[in-house]
Amino acid sequence: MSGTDGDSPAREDEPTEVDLLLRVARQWRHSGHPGDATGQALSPHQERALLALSRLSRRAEQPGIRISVLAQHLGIAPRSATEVADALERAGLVGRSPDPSDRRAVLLTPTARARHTVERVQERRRAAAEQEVSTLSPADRAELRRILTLLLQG
Amino acid sequence: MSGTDGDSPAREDEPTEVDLLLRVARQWRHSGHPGDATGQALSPHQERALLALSRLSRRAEQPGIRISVLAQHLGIAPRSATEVADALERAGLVGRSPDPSDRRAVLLTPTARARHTVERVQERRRAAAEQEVSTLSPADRAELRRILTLLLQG
DNA sequence: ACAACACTGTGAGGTTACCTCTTTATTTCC
DNA sequence: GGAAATAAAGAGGTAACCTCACAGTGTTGT
Repeated sequence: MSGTDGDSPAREDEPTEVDLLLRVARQWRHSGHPGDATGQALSPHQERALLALSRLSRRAEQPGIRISVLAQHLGIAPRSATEVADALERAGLVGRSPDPSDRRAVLLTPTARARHTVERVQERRRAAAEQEVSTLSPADRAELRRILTLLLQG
Repeated sequence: MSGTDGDSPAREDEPTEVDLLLRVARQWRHSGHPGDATGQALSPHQERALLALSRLSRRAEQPGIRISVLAQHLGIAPRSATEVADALERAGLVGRSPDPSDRRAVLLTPTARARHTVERVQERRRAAAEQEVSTLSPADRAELRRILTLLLQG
């Protein structure tokens, strides 16, 4: 009854790559987020933002990161970056300070406490990610990483 | 301003596969959804549901699909499937009928009009998907598809 | 036969992660 | 010194989920 042959390019019933990827994304969305009982529970989104922030501020020699830059690096609208910055500030993980060179702008800087959180989060996420892709062979993992990177650039 | 890569020391700062995939997912989320001026604009989510529904009802010899089955196939909670079924019913694309063999259950059946919409949507999505992955070589596409499928099963 | 329990869909209400449009403060350009 | 651009935030909205509670059914044990 099946007779499904994956060779033909004109298949009509197969989900597209976009579909597949979106499904995996939903499956992974809450990955590495068991709800830390001892501390504050950052949402995945906030964690991602915090990681990006600390990565950026480590790389740049500037003391802080602008909201707009954060937005750009997260691939979201500036207004949405304001929101996640709010949350992180509320959690005491980033500080806002006016940019001395442009007083319209706000510079976000991870607090000392953030550095600790970052490491913990990073480890947890890395472990979770490890588990998600654990079914893949190392070669497949590398392939996946390579292709995804390619897609992000295109 | 930021050096893309290669200049940093060999520290394991790279984003995980999960991060990469989630970013691509966000990038693709609104793919193939230009807002049809002539007809009703189904959300990507609704489109996916409709496609799943029509695929399921074509495959099964049963006359309709249960809400719970739809939910399972979309990877969402039953309650959420109710919602998307509401939307599709409101759009006149599916009908609800009581399951004769179990009067608690509801069977969803694509309407005649749906079949047309499905084809149109399928084509549009496929074209959009095609464009998203157009930077990939055919081999890479196949790889991506294979790996994603693997991940969905694991 | 019928109570006890399990299951199906849905009402109610909440959350997350976004968005646009507008406003305010500032910089920049002429 | 204004006009236009820009950065962040206020206001308000949406999509796509979720849980919890509940009514109507089915299933089972005694």
